[in-house]
Amino acid sequence: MSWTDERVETLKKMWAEGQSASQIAKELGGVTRNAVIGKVHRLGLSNRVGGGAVEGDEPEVAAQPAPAAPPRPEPAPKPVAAEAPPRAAAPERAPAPEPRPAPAAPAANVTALPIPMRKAIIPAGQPLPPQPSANEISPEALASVREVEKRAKRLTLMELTERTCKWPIGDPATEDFWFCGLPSVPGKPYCEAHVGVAFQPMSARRDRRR
DNA sequence: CCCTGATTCGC
DNA sequence: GCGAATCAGG
Repeated sequence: MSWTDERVETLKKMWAEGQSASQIAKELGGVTRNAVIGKVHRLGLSNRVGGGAVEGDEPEVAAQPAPAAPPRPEPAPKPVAAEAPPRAAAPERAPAPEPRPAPAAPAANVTALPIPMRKAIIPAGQPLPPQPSANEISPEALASVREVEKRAKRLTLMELTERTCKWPIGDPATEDFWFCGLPSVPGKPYCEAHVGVAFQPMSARRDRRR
C-alpha cells in the first residue's frame, strides 16, 4: 500500500478529528499505526493541541477553505425535558410487570467513541439501557451479573475500547452512571456475564416465560 | 496488560 | 519517503 492522495487525505482528516493513529491505520488498512505516525510527522501535522496553537512558528498552513464541513455523526438523542424515569436501584427481585421483548442493544448510542469533546456530555435519555431487572434471565447469569458489576471497572464513555465491556450501569441522567469495563468477549461488546444477559436465544427466553 | 504518540535509522 | 523497532509515557 502506498500513500495515495486519497489515503493521505483520509489520514489528514481523521488526524484532525482527533482519531488515534491506530484507528486511522485500521481504517486505511494495509498500514500499521507506526506507518501512520511516521506519515503524520513527515506531513508536518503532528501536534495540534486544543486551545491555542503553540506559538513560535506558523509556517504557512495551507489556508485552503475546507470544502467539506466536518461531519459529526454523534448519536444525538432527543432533547430530554423531564427528569429521568426512576430506575429500580435494587435488582433484588424482578418485578417483571410485563415481559419486555429483546433488550440486547444498549450500546447503540455508544458506537462512535472517539470524538473530541469539550466537555463530556452524557446523553441522558431515551434509549434507556436494559438493566438486567425486569426480564427473566437465567438465575445463574443474573447472579453472575450482580457479582460482576461489583467488580466493574466503572469506565467512562471515553475510556471504552473494543475490548472493554460496554454494558451501561446506573442512570445515564445522573452521575451515578458508568460502563462495566471488564474485558469483553472477543467479538462481543460485553464481558462474559453481560453477554449472558444480553444475548438470549429466542427459544430460551420463550421457555422461561412465566 | 491495554493503549497513546515520538523518534530513530536501515531500507 | 517509508515504516519497524524502539522509546516514553498513561
